[in-house]
Amino acid sequence: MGEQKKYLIGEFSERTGTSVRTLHYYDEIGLLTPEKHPVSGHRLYSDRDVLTLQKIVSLKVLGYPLEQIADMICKPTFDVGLNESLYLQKKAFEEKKEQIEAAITSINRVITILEEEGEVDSAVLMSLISSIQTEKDLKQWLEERAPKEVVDQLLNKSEEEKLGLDKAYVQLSKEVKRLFGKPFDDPEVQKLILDYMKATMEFVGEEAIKAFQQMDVQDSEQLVEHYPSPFTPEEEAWLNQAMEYCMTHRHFMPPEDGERK
Amino acid sequence: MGEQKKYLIGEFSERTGTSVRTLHYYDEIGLLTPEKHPVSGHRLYSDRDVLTLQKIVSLKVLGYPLEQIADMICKPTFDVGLNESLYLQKKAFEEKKEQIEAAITSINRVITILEEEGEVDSAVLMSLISSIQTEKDLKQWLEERAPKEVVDQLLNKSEEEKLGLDKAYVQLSKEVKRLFGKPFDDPEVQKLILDYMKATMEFVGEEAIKAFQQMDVQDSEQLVEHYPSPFTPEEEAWLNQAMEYCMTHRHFMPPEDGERK
DNA sequence: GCTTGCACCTCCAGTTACGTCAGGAGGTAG
DNA sequence: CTACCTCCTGACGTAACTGGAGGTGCAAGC
Repeated sequence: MGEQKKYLIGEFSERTGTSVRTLHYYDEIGLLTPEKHPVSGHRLYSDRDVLTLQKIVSLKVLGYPLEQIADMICKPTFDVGLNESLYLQKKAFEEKKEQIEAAITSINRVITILEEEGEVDSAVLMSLISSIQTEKDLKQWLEERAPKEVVDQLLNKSEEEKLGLDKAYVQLSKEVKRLFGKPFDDPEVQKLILDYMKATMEFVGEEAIKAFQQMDVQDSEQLVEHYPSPFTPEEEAWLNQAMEYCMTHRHFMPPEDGERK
Repeated sequence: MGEQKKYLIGEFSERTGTSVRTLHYYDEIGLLTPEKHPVSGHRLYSDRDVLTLQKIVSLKVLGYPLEQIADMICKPTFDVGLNESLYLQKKAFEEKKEQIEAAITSINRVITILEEEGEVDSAVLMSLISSIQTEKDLKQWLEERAPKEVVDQLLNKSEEEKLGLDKAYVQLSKEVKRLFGKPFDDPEVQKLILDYMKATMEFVGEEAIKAFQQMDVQDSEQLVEHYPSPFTPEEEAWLNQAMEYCMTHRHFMPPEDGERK
């Protein structure tokens, strides 16, 4: 009557879906220590061990490390005192989830761009990814120092709009890299600069530009650091000079600060 | 003119937000190997290194391991050939996301239960978590061998319904553990059994019960393994005997298979 | 001239939760 | 008798770092 069914490790492993090695490990760290056959030394798992293992895997999915689990499985009940740590686990999971969602968004946009373009400069693609990743931070940063409607206009774009911007961004960067080093009065360079500024205008919008011009220097320096540039310092210098040239020779609407970092 | 600004590791670390230790590590594994000052041995990072590091972190968020990243950063452009691996990364991320979502659901339900009950037997809580975790598997399993409307009725419950079921489940399990060992003709035990069966009926629904009775034995054995029981084998045996007693003495609607495993 | 502090260096070890051998024991089937 | 199966222990490998010990070079303060 008192004979309870015992399982060898292989059987137990199959019943519970936990690998033999994992069971060895749990025994080793004292998390689940089954009886041992006195002569053969084989581990003998009981039905109680099934329950304990269930506890272990359940607590594992809640995000607890094995060391903490070892403390928890002793107690026969759980009480509200646990909620404090549960909230922490939840917060950690939610952060991870956001990261994963950002990663999926990045991947989707990169896939689309690559399909449309075929081949893209790696630095351009990487700066695109960075901007997607930091979009949330950027939004928060902006909300602290710009009017809400400006932020909304800047960041709440539809999917197609975003795709269009991605494409425009890639195209323009490609042009910059193609024309890099040419003289500023080259008509192609002139066109590039005009396109570049037009795209920036369209993207940013008028109110936003005004808002940025009212920011202090420190803030706008921080702003450009949010957008990692896909250009080498040389390309960047060339681009700035070309813009300056263009503006002085065309009397193109001058932003009060010619420098782009 | 050719003098490019170089950064010491501390400065570089602050500019890029990557820890000094990580930069050491990337140097060690040959991922980002800056110039070194010939006498002091200090690492000297250039502006190009900024771009490289940007690539590294961007590829890292896409889920690539550092070893692969090392191969990728050599190439100046990326092309559609990358999409194949990007789809894989995406799928992996989506799986992780689902796991995390299941974990968050579990945590939420556990928090609610603990708040309402104050204290809950750990085995009961753990089996609840297991059932939440395996809900997706269970659904798939059921869809392969039961009519769709049965599955829907069983699993597509509203949030409140789920909460109510959780509570009922906890309450009944508590009762089982409290009354365990008492004689079967005890009025409390009788009431427990009736409640237990009524709750099961309500939860499962009539059609579902009929559907289950038509299943073959193998399948229904697999089914109970999907729901890990929160009871010890002794409690389980007692409960089964109590149910049998109750049915024979009350002529309560008898399921063709008295055993609950 | 000596000490203190700082930023940097290298080398070694530890982390999590296992996976993957290697070598050996005991029992059974052909 | 050998092959095979399941079990054992023990040791090393993994990814992407983090941490600490112990040492160097340099500038400032006493």
